Amino acid sequence: MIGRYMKSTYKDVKSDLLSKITKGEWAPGDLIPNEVELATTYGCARATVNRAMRELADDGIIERRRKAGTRVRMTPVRQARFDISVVRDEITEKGGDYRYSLVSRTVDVAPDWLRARLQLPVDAKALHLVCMHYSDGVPYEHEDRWINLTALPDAADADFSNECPTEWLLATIPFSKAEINLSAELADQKLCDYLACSVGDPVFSVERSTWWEGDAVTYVRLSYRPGYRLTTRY
Amino acid sequence: MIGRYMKSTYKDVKSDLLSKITKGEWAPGDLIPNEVELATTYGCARATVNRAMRELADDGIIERRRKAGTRVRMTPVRQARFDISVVRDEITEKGGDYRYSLVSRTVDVAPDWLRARLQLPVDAKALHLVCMHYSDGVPYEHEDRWINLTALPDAADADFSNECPTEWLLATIPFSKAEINLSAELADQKLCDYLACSVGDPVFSVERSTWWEGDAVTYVRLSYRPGYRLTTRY
DNA sequence: TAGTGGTCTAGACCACAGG
DNA sequence: CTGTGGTCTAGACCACTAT
Repeated sequence: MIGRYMKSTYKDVKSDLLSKITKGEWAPGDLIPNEVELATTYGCARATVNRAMRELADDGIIERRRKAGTRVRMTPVRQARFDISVVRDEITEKGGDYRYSLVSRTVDVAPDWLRARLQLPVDAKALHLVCMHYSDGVPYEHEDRWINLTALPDAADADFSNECPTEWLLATIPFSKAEINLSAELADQKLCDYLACSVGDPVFSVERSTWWEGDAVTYVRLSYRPGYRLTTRY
Repeated sequence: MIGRYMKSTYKDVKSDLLSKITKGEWAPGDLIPNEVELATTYGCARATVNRAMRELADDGIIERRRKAGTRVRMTPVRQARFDISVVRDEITEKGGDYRYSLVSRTVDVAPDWLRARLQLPVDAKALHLVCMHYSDGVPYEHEDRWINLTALPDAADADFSNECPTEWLLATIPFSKAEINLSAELADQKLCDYLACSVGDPVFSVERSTWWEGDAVTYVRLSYRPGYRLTTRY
């Protein structure tokens, strides 16, 4: 047991505080002793307690306010994290054999719904790509992507027949802002042909709009083979 | 511009490093100067640089290894965080009027699939609850929940006719481990009756298994009204 | 205004892993 | 063995905000 005057690391402090909370010693809404008190309790510097509590706050376990002190959150752990990985990695990590295929590539004036979605000017040109990703030869993910050629003219010259646009984009604009939407959709005939499923099958769908340096860069809709699940733990 | 010998906060350092990365000054795989160098560059203490870089590492932007130094990650492992909130909050935050209703409540021997899923002993008793959540009187979410009575005998005495089991559980075992699965499903006749939709509609489904102090506590399957979307940004 | 968390510092020692 | 990040300290000042 960790008691008074025992030197503690920030991890010790963090896990001890957490166990006091999980065990119900401090209930939701309760006020936790302040940093100076805890520092004496745990026999460490205030900065050490601060780091432990800051991380608990980041994790959504506690709420901190100057002067008011630190309280256990009323509604705990509100966030689940999902890794947004590249399809290739997702498949190979599961031990599958990854294959990519470009279905079509056209340059068009951005359709109205896309212009609205990405706030593009009238007549904005966009590169429209349709691709498939296979795991062990079995359809895994259908990718329907639009790239804003005004913001990313280089995309017009890129060869997407061997490289998947996601990976090209990551190499080109590695760190961007994005908005993600998860939903359940129905497979239409066209999608079924690609995913080798039946019309009316439920399809897990991910939509992602991406901005870079304030400009809308790309919109993608990923449709997964029936049975796909996104999993996480906390 | 932030230059040499200007006092910087960890946020200054973090955002300057990040912009060097997003602007391509440092490409994926590149080695970043070490903490001591950056501290002189930014005119701050090493601890300040350390915090900035630690946060960038937590965010999946850079990779740090002792002796080897810090590099920009090859594949930015972006993590999307989704708010797993209580339905009541989710609905009221959108300005809806929340209503809860208990559909059924039975105590049963845990069915085989549940025992397998939660690793329960044979003959484990479970409380089976079916509930509905409405927004402005319109079906919003269907909740099908099992609570392990061996781990949580108190649940047998709880009154779920007015309090939703999620909220009761949060108050009882606030901080627990969970496994979450997101998927797309088809609505069957029974679900349709509850959600007021049509058989064959795609339904966004969340399954969550929860553990507390090593024991499986509850399994829940949430089915959302057609059209539901889970959204996040990064 | 006073109490609390937020941050910075200058220095120290340690842990790990590359060469 | 040595360079790097990981962590801790004791003290300081600042920034909020409840009262």
